[in-house]
Amino acid sequence: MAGGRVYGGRNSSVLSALLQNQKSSEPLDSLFLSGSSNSSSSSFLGSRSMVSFEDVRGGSGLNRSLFHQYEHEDNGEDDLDEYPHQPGKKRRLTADQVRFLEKSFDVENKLEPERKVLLAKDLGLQPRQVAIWFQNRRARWKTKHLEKDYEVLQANYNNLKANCESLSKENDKLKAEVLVLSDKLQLKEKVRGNSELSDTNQLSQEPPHKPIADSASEGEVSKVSAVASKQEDHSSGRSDIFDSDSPHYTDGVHSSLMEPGDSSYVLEPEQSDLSQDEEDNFSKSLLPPYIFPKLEDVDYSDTPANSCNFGFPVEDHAFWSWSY
DNA sequence: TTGTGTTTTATTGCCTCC
DNA sequence: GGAGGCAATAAAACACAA
Repeated sequence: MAGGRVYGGRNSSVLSALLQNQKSSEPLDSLFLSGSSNSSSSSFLGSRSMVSFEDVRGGSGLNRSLFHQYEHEDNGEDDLDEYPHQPGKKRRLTADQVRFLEKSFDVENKLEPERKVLLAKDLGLQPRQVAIWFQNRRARWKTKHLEKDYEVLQANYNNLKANCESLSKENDKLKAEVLVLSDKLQLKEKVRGNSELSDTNQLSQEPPHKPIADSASEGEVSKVSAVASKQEDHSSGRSDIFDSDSPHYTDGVHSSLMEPGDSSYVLEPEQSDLSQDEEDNFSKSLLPPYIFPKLEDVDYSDTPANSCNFGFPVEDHAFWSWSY
């Protein structure tokens, strides 16, 4: 062993006793019998989880020496010296040895020293080989486990993404509805403004509040829609075209009474105590773009297709790293 | 047969625990 | 300080297509 480690130095007296009690005709039974080991470890799961080498061999009647790469007799000599390591030569374990080790691993993936020695003795391997096999097996198990975890996470992610996309579509639909409704509202305001203007020309002392039409005709809606689409040609959501048509256009100075953060901002304009000009300004600033930003106003440059990537680059799904 | 990719066995160095 | 675990890695063994 080039590593300079000393293996098997612990519990040597216990191991000797175990080795002396371990007859070759009793393959590994003592490994799995509850209470058969003086180890207090709870990892020995009792007879129900026992695995015997005979079981693994399937009662095929194969000669036991078949499983001993380094055939040796239980003659009391130093076991470690009986497994000469041949540097530069690696030997694969036989299928039966691997099968048995697998079963043992299923029972308990950690290897107590006693178990290691007994396994090694019964399989005709060096304890060190058994330890290495368990170590590598644990590494493989961990890798597999990580892959499974990753698959689960990816499935969850895809699920969430799909949900988010459908919600995003629904959101777009609702935004379009809001746009149509706001068009209607603006049309109402315009109709009311025109009637007020003519009334003012006729009766200058007329009170400002007038009843407005309950609904706009289809033609009016389409007309307003055309205006609205005109509005969208402007980078600003506030249309000077629309305002300049209004008789109460106030040189582009908009009311600052209502702030976007004000929750009452879009509520109940008809019950407002504002003056007519204030009301007009209110109407002009109704549903400003920062409440319902247009899709083209939203910067998705780093969020392809939609905003459902949860802040992560799409190609960066493998960023998750897990430690166990 | 040979080149190449994958799997398995083994080593090394570092870390933690007792 | 010794024993053992783990990550990283080397290298032999194996699988397989060309």
